[in-house]
Amino acid sequence: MATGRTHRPATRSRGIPEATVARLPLYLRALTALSERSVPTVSSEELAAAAGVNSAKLRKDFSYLGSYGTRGVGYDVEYLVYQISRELGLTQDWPVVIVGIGNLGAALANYGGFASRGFRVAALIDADPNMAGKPVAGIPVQHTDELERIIQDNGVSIGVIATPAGAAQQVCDRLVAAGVTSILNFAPTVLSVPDGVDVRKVDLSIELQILAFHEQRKAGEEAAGEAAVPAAAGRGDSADQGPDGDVPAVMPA
Amino acid sequence: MATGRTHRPATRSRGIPEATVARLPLYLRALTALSERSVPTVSSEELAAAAGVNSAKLRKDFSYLGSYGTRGVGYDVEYLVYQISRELGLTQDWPVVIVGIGNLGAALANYGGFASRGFRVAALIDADPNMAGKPVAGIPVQHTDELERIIQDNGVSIGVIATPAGAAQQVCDRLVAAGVTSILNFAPTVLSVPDGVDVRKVDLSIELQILAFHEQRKAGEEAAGEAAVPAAAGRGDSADQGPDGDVPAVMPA
DNA sequence: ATGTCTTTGTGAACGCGTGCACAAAGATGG
DNA sequence: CCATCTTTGTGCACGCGTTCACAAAGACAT
Repeated sequence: MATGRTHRPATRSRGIPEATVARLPLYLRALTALSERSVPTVSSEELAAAAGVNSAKLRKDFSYLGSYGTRGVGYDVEYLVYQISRELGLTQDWPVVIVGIGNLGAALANYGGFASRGFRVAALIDADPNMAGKPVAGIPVQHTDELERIIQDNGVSIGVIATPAGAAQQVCDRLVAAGVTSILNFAPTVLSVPDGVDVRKVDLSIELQILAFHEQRKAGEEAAGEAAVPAAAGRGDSADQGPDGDVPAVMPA
Repeated sequence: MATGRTHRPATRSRGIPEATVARLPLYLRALTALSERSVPTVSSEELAAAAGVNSAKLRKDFSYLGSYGTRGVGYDVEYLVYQISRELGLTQDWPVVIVGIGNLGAALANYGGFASRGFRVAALIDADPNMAGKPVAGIPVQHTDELERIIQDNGVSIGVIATPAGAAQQVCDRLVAAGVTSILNFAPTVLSVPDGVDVRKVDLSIELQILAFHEQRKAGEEAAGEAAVPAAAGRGDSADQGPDGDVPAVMPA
């Protein structure tokens, strides 16, 4: 029985909608690209196009952060990059540990997108003793026994789980016990965590299954179309990326 | 779903909400686990717990598929596995190509979750001539030049892009031109595709940034709490974990 | 058969997110 | 300074998704 803690503080001051938060990194990426091209200002229309969203949505998103635009002109690129970075907490350094250095874990360790934005891979951890000491992406893998010490020594609050499904919950428990409060889970399992811990999951298999569903629907529609409806071309409902689109492939668990 | 084709008697499946579709793979996984343990039936409450969702939501989700439960008893596991598999299109074989066999591409090729559910890696494609012929996950890598032929020969309709950001749009265009209508994009770019093509994206960097946001919020709240708020009873409002619902607002400017 | 007990299926209310449309704000030119 | 033009910021309406709460449906015991 779920305790009805419908206790909403409702301190309406600075509540940024979750959907908006999920889009901020998108805007930030587009803005960074503009910044590198030394573009001084950008309109909501242009930036929205670059980020693949609706301009009204973008303006509303920014309105939650404050009024950083100039009417008749647009937004100052550099200033906006700074504001969004700050809002997302990217002006500080986030040490991250990756647990489970298999194919995926190694790929994550090598992934450039981590270091590029305030995230620093503080340690790689694996349960296989044979992996210990081996360098992956220039960082020596450490054994699971060291997990708690590593977390505490480095003040790690974000953990990435890339272990097999069977080990994920156990690893998760240890991470949480050691002080981690945010987890990015690549293992195909539902993790259960105490209140106050944030979990996001990325599941490749699920993404493919969702695609398969739409693919099947398209095929069925097409077949039905050939029998009854003329030319399905440009059907408005074919679930492309834009419309409902920004379902970010990841669900809070 | 922009077009309001509210007029379609349709036995079913015409209007399965996107949010429901995204949860079906989750249910399927939980059901498969039960099936392996030879559990004959399961209640909405139990299954919901296993899948990490609310039981009312689960029942409503299933109601879109039809009435497959028995009141007073629950759902027949095997039957439900079949129905969901069919709905998701997993009873057929989906050939998939992976383009970009770097660290991530190789990890995807080795990922077991693909083959396990009706997905078959039909080919691995990379632009590097040195990779050509090299086996990855037991499959020889082929050169990008072969892309169109491979797609057509194998009747591939689902493509996975794991290239660097710079190459993604070009690869995407070629995939689409060759007949691919569903794309899973791991490159950190917004892909633009014609109507009728489905794109889902998985972006590791974005996920981390979202976690960082919440992490920062937690830290700020905690600090503010120590300074002003008189210790709430056991901490009523910290974070979430459950449905993406909780967004306790409170942000220091 | 009848009553009781369990669990489903769903009507209805609610809240969040989206998109429209427009007034306000500021730039720019005369 | 005034007029005009561009673009932001947002009030509002709408639709989707979630949750509650309960009647209907079936199992099971007597």
